[in-house]
Amino acid sequence: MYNILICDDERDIVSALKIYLKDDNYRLFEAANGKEALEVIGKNDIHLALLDIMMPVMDGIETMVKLREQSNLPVILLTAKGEDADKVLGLNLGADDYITKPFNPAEVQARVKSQLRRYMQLGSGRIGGDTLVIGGVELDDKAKVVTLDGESVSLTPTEYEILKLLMQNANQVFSPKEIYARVWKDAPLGSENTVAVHIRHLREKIEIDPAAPRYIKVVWGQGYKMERGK
Amino acid sequence: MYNILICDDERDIVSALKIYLKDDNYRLFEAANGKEALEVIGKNDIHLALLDIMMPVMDGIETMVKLREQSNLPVILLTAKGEDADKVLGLNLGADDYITKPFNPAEVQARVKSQLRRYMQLGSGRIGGDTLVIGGVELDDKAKVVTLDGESVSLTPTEYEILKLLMQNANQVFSPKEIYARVWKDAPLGSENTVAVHIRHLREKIEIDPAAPRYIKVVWGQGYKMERGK
DNA sequence: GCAAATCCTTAAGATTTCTTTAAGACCCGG
DNA sequence: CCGGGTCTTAAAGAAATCTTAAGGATTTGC
Repeated sequence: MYNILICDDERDIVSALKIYLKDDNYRLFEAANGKEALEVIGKNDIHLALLDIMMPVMDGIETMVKLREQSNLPVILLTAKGEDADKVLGLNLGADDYITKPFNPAEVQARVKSQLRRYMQLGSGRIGGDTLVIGGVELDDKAKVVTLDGESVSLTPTEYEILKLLMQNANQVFSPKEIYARVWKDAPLGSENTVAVHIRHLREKIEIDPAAPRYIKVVWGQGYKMERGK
Repeated sequence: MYNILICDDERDIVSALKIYLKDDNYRLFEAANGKEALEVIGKNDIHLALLDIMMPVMDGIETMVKLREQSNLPVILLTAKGEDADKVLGLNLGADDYITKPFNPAEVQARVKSQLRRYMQLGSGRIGGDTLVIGGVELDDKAKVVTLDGESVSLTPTEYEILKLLMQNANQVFSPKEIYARVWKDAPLGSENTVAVHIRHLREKIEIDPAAPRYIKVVWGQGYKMERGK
C-alpha cells in the first residue's frame, strides 16, 4: 500500500487525478498548496507526490526545493502546456518526472507506477554500483532484491547466491562443483545434484519457459552460465 | 533494449538527462564519478556512456581513457560552455561526441540515438584474453563458446577439447593417438577410430563442406592439424 | 521456546545428449 | 590395383542433466 499526495489548488484537477489513481494499492492524500503539502508529508509517510507548478501561497517548484532538503521521495510535477521553462527548472532542481496537462489517464497511472517502483524497490531508484543487470533480470545486491522485467521475484538465499555468482561472471561457465564450492564455501561432496535442483528452481522463477531458458544456459559436460548479449 | 550510463556528480543534471532519455528502449544507469562509472560498466553490459568532464574523484577524460583500454563503446562527453580545450582533448582521446550544457532535450536524444545506431551497426565484437581465433573460427574458453563467422556453434565437450587442442597449437600435426592421449588423458587403446568420428563431427559443424575442409586438415600417415593462414 | 512455514537436501527415475563401437566405403601412395 | 590409412554412417551404450517428490533442517513468527 503506497501513500500518494496530490497537490493542486484546482479542485477539479485533484478530483480527476483521484479517479485516475483509484487503486486498492494507493492511499490518496490531498493538499491545496505547497504549504499544506509539506505539512501532509511531514505527518504521513508519503511515498510519492504529484505537485502542480502553478499554485498560490507556495508554488510547486518552491515546495519541491524545500522537500528535497530532507527527502528524496519521487516528485512528479504537473505542468500546463507552454510552461517549459518551469519544467526544465523543476527537473534541474530535483523533480523525478513531469506530466503535462491535460492529463492522459493511462500516462498518469504509468508514470506514478514507474516512479513508485523505482523508489520502493531499488532504494530510491538508482541503478548504480551494486546492481547487476542482464536482459530483464536485475539484481540489487544492496537491497538483496531481484526483479524480472520490473516485477519483483522472491528468491531463497541459496538461489540468490547462485544467481549473483552467475551474474557477476556473465557468460562464464561454472561447473556444478564450482558453483557448490563458491556458494557453500565447502568442498562438493557427492551431491552436485543439489546444484541442479537449485538451478531448476531459479529457472522456474526467472525464466518464462524453464525448458527453454533465456538466461541460465547449460553447456553440456561443462556447467551452467548466465548468458548476456544475444 | 539498450543500457545507457549517465555519469555526473550533480544529481540535478542526472535527473534531467534521465527524463530526456526516458524511453522504453533505454535502461538508465547512474554514477556520480568516474570510479563508479567504471564499476557499473564492468558489471553490466553498457552500450553508451554520457560522461561529464568536470567531476570529483576521477574526471570524465581520465575515465574515458581507462575505459578505452578495454572497450570501444560510444562515449558522449558533457561539457560546460567554455570548456573547449577539454572538449578537443576528449575527442582526440577517443570520445565519440560531446554535448554542451545547458542541454537541449531534442539534441540529447538525437545524439544518443545516433551513436547507438553507429555502434550497433558496426558490431562491437571485442576479443578478450581467453579467446583463440583462426580464420572465421573463434573459441572463447571462458564462455566455452565457439563461433563460426559470427554464428554460434554448439560443440560437445569432447569436440570442444579437440578443437581447443588444435587451435592452441595451430599448424602443428597431431596423430589420432596423440589427440586421444591429450584429450582423454588416457592411453589410446585400440580405438583411434573414436578420434576420427569426433573429427568428422567437428568438420560437420565448422566446415562449409566437410569433404573439402578449410580448417581441419589431414596429413596422410601423420594426423590432423588446424591450419592458420591461407 | 514452540509451532509453523520455509528452505535445503537427497534420491531415483526419466530424459536428453554424448561417446563409442563396428562395419563397410573410400582414398592415397607405391 | 593392392594394402593400409582415413572417412562415413548408424546404432548401441554411457554419461550428464532434468524432474519430481518427500524427508529433514533451518528459520520465522508468536
